[in-house]
Parts: sequence; structure tokens; C-alpha cells
Amino acid sequence: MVRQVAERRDVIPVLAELFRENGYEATSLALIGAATGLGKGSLYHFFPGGKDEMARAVLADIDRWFETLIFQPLEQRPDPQAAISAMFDDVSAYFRSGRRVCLVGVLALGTVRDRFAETVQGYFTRWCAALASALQRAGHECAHAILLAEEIVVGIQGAIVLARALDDPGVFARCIERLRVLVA
Amino acid sequence: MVRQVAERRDVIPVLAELFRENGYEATSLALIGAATGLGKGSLYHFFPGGKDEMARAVLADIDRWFETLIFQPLEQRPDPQAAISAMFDDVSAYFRSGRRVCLVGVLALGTVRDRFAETVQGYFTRWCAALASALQRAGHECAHAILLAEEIVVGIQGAIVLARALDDPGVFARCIERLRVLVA
DNA sequence: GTCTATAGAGTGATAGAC
DNA sequence: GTCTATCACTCTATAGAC
Repeated sequence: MVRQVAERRDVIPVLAELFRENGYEATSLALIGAATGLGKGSLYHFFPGGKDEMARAVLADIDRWFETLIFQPLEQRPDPQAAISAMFDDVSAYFRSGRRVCLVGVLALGTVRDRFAETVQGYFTRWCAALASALQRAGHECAHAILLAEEIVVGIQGAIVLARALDDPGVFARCIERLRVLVA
Repeated sequence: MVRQVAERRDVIPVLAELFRENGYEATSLALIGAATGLGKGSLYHFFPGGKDEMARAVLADIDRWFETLIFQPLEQRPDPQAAISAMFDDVSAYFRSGRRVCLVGVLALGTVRDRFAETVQGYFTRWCAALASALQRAGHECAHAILLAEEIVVGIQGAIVLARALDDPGVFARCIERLRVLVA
């Protein structure tokens, strides 16, 4: 038995893709074992709470990514317009123009929404707030900035749904361009 | 043994709500049996193809509803603006301002997307086309009507995601109002 | 010996098919 | 109701690092 160098954090991106592609319920431990190359022993060693803890770890990882690369720049970068533009770039890359779904959005629509309700709500609340902050600093009146932020997040989530449904990344790209013009 | 009056078509709305709330994978036959009051025998009598056939029956039912109440009026009503306005009313009621999810949208994001890919794609293609037709008749230039239709369907789907995530039907209502203004 | 990482047989429960 | 497959999960065993 060779001691693997695998660590908990190496497993999380694999878990993220599995949950994204299959959803929470359809991602079985057998699938996870096959995809990670780890046995149940290792998986339960890293995640004593089982699948629930795996999903929470993935969500925490996603949260960290967005917090660092999207939310904080929106709130803190001196040039809010540049921060918003960078958000559109980063989000397009992250969701691969709608080819990759938003795990938090998927969870919001499913049964497991209740299980992860706080995390799901927190993620979207935070996104809207950070974006509204940038929009306000960019010159939009407070109430308008909040509505605009909501419209942008709605647009991104809807674009993912339609791009996946029609299997057409162009839907996502067009939506992002439209939203860019909206805040320009 | 009393002969039940239950018929296949009586079961479909129950199945629809189950699939909407739980998704495809998480809707078990046990759950279906409990919700419908039917044993597995009856369920397999009505749907020999099992869960797959149940989901297809639900999708066909949804398709019929949208075709009759949304798509055909958009294409055929003499007053296209009134048809579009009625669409917003009907869709808001149908999705209960985002409290109820779009089953087709849920399937588009999930694994089972592949299984129902054609139906999912057909539904959204049809919706966009019917809406674009109405918009064109309402005076929008052809290419612009197509983009506008896409924007509206994206908005509705995104509004469902965000309204569910934030547990706030106001998100959905505001989005619909914004889309109404867009085509006015 | 102790601790951590690994593998996998085995648990009861429950899945969908018939 | 019966079937088999698979579910999430537990538990024991074992490897090497210290």
C-alpha cells in the first residue's frame, strides 16, 4: 500500500466538478471513488461527515474563490468600472460561457436547497451586495445600483440555464455583452 | 378491492410537482407511491417505461400547456403586445413568482439533461421563436426581436433561480416588470 | 507504540424494475 | 410483493512516518 500524496484540498476540485455535473443526489460515493481514485476509507478520513461535508467543503471553496477574485475587487478596487468589467471576464471564464453550470444555482433549484439554504442565500446576497457597491461607486444612485446588481446576477444565472438547454455558448456570451453595455 | 377511478392523466400533475420539487433522481418510486396513493403495480401499468416514461409524460404535459396557452397566442393573436403582456401574466402565475421552479430549466442544469436533451432544447427553442414572432409583429426588427426574445427567456429563468435562492418572490416580480418595460 | 492515510469487505436501507 | 443493484456509511486491517 503506497502512501499517496493526496490531500483533502486536492480532492475538492474533483468533487466540485462531480457535484456540478451530476447534482448532489446523483453524485454517488462510487462515482467519487472512481473519479478521485480514493477508497471509502480515504474519503471518510478527509470528510468524516460524508457527502454532506464534501458538498460543504466544495461550497466553501467556491465561496473563497468568489470572495477573493470577484467580491473583494468589486468593493475595493479604486476603479469600479474596471472591477465590474473584470468580473464579467472572470465569470465568463469560470462558467466557461455557460458550458459549466453554477453549483450554487443548481442547489438553489433542487431539493437539497433546504440543506444548504444558508450558504446558497449567502452566496447570492454577497454577490448582489458587492456588485451594487461597485455600481454605486461607479456613479449609479443607490437604489438603482441594487436593482442593477440584481438584474446582472439574474442575467448570468438565466444565461447559464439557456446556454445549457440550447447547448449554445453564444447565448451566454450575448447576455454578458448586453449586461456590459447596461453598466457602461 | 375497490376499482380506483385514478387514471393516467390524474397522476401526471402530481408527478409534475414531485419532479419539480425533488428533481428527477431524488424523486423515488416510494415518494411517488405515497403522493399518488398508487402501488408500484399501478404505476407500472400506467407507465410501463418506469420513471423515464413518467418524466416524459410530465414534459409532454408541460409542452402542451405552454403550446396552447403561451406559444400559439404569441404567434397568432391579432394584438402581439397584448399576447406578450398575457405571457408575462401567465408565466408569473405558472411559476408562482419564482416559488415554483421550471422543471425544464432544472433538467437543463442536471445530469439527466442528456436523457431529455431534445425535449429541453425543443421547449426553449419554441419559446424563443414564438416570442420573437410576437416581438417582430409588434414592430421590432427581425434580428432585434430574436435577441430580445432570448433576453426575456434568460431573464425569466434567472429570476426563478435567484428568487428561489434568496427565498424572495420580489426578485421575480421585479424582473418581470423590467422585461415588460423592455418590450413596451 | 502512535498517528495518519489507505483499502475494501460488509452493514442495513432503499433504489427502480418487474 | 419480489427481485437485484446500489446507496451512504461503518469498521477492521494495514501500510509507513515519527
